[in-house]
Amino acid sequence: MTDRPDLAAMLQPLSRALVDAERPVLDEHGLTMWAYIVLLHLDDHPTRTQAALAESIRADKTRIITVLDDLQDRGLIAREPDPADRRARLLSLTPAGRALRDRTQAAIQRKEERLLARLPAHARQGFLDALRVLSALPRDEII
Amino acid sequence: MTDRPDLAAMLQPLSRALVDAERPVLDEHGLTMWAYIVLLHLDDHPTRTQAALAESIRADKTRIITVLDDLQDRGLIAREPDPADRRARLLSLTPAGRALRDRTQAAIQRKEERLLARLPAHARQGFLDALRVLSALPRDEII
DNA sequence: CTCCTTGATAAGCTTGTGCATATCATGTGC
DNA sequence: GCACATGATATGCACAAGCTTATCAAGGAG
Repeated sequence: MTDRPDLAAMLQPLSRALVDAERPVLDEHGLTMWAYIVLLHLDDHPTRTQAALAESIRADKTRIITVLDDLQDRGLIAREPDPADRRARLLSLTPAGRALRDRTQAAIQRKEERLLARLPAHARQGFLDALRVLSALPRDEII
Repeated sequence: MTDRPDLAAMLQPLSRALVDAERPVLDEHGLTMWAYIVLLHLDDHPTRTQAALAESIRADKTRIITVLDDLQDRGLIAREPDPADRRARLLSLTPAGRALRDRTQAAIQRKEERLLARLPAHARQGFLDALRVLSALPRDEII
């Protein structure tokens, strides 16, 4: 084994610092972290039930409800009963939601690019490739 | 800007999953996450005051006290008044503390290696290089 | 139709943690 | 010597998050 610090010991402080750095951006756009995560996720993955959404973003299914209430009140998401199963609520981004998501993500990624710029090219590329691979792993395959 | 998910959106779940995966290992070794972080940090960075330790591991300086109490009771760290300033407590690992740290870290890194093995070589190297660079940045330079 | 399950929601409990305050011992500047 | 700052410690507040239970609506199996 090569001599290196623990992965988690490097990843955890880094992601904490990153989240801290992004909080002001989210504030400017009127989003909480959970709200932003919901917008991001709904854009990529159509989600049929709120419980499934909660599970896939690792949120508590009861706590996510007020977040969804708020997003819906502000016209950023739509939450309609599934005609096929009226217990479930079909979740989707509204155009306003998608626009806000895009603006917010652009601002966040602009900041992130400044961080990536500090990396040598090979590390930058490898870092992004590694993150993509590892992020795509199902949760129970992380070690 | 290349099209990619947010860094934080990839890093955060990954580091959360990693921490989850490591918790059983820590349990086996009788350490909490905070206790392990303290052991790791004391090994690398001699620390003169508890407040400085708390700051550098981003722990609350009042909350860290019970962690230190416990580590001291178990003979894993020494906490002696600084002869030059008897308000301060010089913190250091005992041999037992270092041994436990080493055993625990070896177990953790064995698991982490299995995760890294899933990455193509260039990504693995770039990932580790990037993490080293980014971890070395002072906190206020993270974006 | 009846029983059981599932989805959304509300409410409460508990834990972790960030933050503020207070106290006591010790140092330092004047 | 005295006022003030600093370090360790205890305590209490507030809030976020995970977990549990209960309720209601709706669906499915027998």
